[in-house]
Amino acid sequence: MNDIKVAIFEDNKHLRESLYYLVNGTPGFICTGVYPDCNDAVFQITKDTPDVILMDIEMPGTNGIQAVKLIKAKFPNIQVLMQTVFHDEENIFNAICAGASGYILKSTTPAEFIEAIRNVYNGGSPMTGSIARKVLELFSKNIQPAAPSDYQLTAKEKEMLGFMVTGKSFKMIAEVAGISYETVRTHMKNIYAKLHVNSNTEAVSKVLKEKLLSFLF
Amino acid sequence: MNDIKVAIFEDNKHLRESLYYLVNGTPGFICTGVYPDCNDAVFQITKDTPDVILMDIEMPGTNGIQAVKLIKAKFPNIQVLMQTVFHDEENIFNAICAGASGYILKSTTPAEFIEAIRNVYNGGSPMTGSIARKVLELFSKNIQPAAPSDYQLTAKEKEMLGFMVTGKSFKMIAEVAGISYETVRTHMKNIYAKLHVNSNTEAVSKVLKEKLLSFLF
DNA sequence: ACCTGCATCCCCCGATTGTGGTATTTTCCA
DNA sequence: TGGAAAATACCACAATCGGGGGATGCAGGT
Repeated sequence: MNDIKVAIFEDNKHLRESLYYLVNGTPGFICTGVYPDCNDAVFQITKDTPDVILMDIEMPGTNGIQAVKLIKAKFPNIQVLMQTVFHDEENIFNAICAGASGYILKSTTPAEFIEAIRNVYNGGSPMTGSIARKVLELFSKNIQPAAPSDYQLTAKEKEMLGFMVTGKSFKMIAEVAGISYETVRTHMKNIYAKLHVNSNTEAVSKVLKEKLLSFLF
Repeated sequence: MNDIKVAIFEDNKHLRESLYYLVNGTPGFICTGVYPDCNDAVFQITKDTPDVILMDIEMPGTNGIQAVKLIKAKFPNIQVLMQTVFHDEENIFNAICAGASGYILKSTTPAEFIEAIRNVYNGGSPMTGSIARKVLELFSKNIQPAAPSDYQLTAKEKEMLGFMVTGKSFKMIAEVAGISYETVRTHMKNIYAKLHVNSNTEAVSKVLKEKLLSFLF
């Protein structure tokens, strides 16, 4: 079996060199190149012909995500492992769309790091549980767009929610609905129980994501 | 911090007992119940009130996937970790659609096992790289062009909004984002100004209606 | 007549949010 | 290298929300 060839794109000098020594110091792996930016990524990859690319998501010049797009367009068989900081959801999403295969945190231990490279080389998509959760949530929404979920909301409760998603406070709802503030609160309490939520934002979010109020669309 | 309460559904007697002793023998974990089938799962869960459920996918009687559907419908906050012997794609996808949060193999080591329970309890979705890859592939097929309108929100502000639409309080956001409560409040103030809103529900509503956060869709 | 679900209203109290400030450090770009 | 933008953090005070009660009236069905 040949060594797994790895190219590294990472702007932080210290981390870049650490990774270089880690990869080259591990039997079965060889680092074909380390680069502080990906302005010439395609050229360098043509030269290096790596199997796996380690790509920092945030870099000066061409950013990691743009680079992944270019790379995957030209070398669809190269596996790209993104390195990211915690909870950068938007970037993770964009990286997925760009064609990256794995996502690891910069805080990953050396052993896990090597294992992630091996995993992505073998066709897996290593990622942390927290990132996987985000992906699953997106996934299940796209798969079942029209959830037949019904929460047994009464007409009045739906009316309350309708006002809620316009950003009205309980007090404002009471005025426009012509009922007392306390009644609005009672309705909201019942709604929260039925929707299994415990805040106004969560309720609004659920209503919009699951399209619980047909009249809103 | 309280112990993580775990319920186990597993038809294999030997494995079931091994898991029981593993969970109960680990500090910070307590097994509230072990069951050889899930014919009365909802009743048992009502009684046990576990935080995490370990569910074998293949079982006599009600199978694991049907059980997950019932459980998640009634207890959406309980995290379900599926177990199986094989990388059975079909079952994995069905389980995910049913609402399971993580997916592990029975060949998992005890240490990884405990770690997976902890991970799923903390809101992650532990899974192997190969499973993650399948999910990503399906996901990348359903991508849509991102929305154009933008309010000059910074990355951090988008991150805050992302947490906001999940219903998190400022305090919770501060924890998961690793910044102080007051900083979260400062970000929110800036967000409100940029979006021209003046409440959390209005902000969430605007984000969802105008699809301001691409990673949410 | 009784029960159940729904809508209505009220109280209390602690937690959270909205709004107005100020201020330091980090990052990035001209 | 200086300045702008962003991220960080804190204070104070009023307003609102969340969760826990309890209570009344009204309609519909048994």
